[in-house]
Amino acid sequence: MPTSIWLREDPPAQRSSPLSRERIVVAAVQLLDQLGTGGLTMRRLAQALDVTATALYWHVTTKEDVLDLALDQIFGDVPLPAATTDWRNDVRSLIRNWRAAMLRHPWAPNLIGRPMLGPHVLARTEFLQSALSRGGLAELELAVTTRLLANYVIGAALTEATFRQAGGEHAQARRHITASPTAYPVLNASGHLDPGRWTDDELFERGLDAVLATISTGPAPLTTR
Amino acid sequence: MPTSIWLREDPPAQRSSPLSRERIVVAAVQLLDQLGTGGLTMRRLAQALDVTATALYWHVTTKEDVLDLALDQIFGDVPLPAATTDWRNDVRSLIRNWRAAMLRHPWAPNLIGRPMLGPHVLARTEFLQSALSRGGLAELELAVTTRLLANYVIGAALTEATFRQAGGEHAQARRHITASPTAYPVLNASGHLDPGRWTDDELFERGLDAVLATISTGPAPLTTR
DNA sequence: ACCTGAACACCGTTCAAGT
DNA sequence: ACCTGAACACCGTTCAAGT
Repeated sequence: MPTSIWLREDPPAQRSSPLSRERIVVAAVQLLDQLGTGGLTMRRLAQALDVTATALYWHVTTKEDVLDLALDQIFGDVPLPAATTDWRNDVRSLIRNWRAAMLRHPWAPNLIGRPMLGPHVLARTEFLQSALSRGGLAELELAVTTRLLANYVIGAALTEATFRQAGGEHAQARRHITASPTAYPVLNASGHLDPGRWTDDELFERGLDAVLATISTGPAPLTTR
Repeated sequence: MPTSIWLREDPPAQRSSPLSRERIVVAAVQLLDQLGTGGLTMRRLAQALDVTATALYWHVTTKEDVLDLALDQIFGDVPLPAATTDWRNDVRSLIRNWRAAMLRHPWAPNLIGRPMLGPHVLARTEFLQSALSRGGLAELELAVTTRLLANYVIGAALTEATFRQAGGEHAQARRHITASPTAYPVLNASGHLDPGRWTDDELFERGLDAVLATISTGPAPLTTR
């Protein structure tokens, strides 16, 4: 009995489109969203693209390369706000949606051990410095404020994403605190790590307010120490 | 010829001391310092302790466990500053040596995808909130300022450690900027990423000044938005 | 109680070979 | 130019077995 009849020649596998750097990055982000940092594997990435793992290395030099690209990518997905005449508000919008972009991909802050120097990130920095210089900042003041704001968002996104991923560890630490009132008097009084007390959004916005209030308009220098 | 004579029974291998959680953590930090995040392997860690890789699992449940312990450990190595009557200066000292602790172990910021809730970190937070409350902060204000400062150090340490590790990528991004004066007019004018312009220490200290200046002493609320 | 040895199911990456 | 297959040198972790 010739079995060849039953061997349906499946339509030539329809390798949907040719492999490309861009398709790889998109698939990588998708995989990271689903499985987290530990879930991204060259083999799994290849599988998602219907290709051998080794094929990826034609388009990409290394796995680190993929991670760099994925990290920059998520900032490309969130458009820059439109610049207005209110520079202070421009700064606020940018910083807000910067944080939002990272929290939408909770693996992103974890990856920020890698230099954030991709074009999308640079475009954001350009926007930020442009708004700040419209606010009258220049030279050292400009550099300091840029770093302050950038470090604040990065730190905030990292902290918040971490807390969201960590399951019971949060609550466990809280119990550790309440169990040792002598070691942590102030933390107990202030309700540190008490989840119901304040929201992340609230704390972030108020902190941003404080930083923005810092910025002296006009020629006055930063407070000297 | 009896060879047994020549088989010097080497002194019983002197497994220097019994294996323990603590010894594991110390060895882990050492390995991380030498080889970076990617260099820490359960097998290598075991080898450094003169033990089989599988032996580690008696004292530790998982590799993640080791990483958590190592991260908290480095904050135990840097003592808390002595509290003085100048609360503002106490805050400054704490934040400064917090950053220093992380920069001394450049792999640390990379690991801060893990929740920083170890006892050493909590002790630092207690110190911080204590100083701030002596400065008159409470409730929301206290929570906001705590987060603001913590996120700032974390972001700063992460950014700086990253830049130090990244070899040519820094310079490469700088060239990308200078090559596109139309896309990055402000970044070019401000000399962004120009290494010689300002030092990390300088930028960090001035940013800290700005944040500290934010803190209203007395009953006055934070600037409302 | 503490450690070893062998084994399992993975990794990232290289390289010759195919088309 | 682009992709496959086989192979190399690793991983983290489990589990029975030794002492």
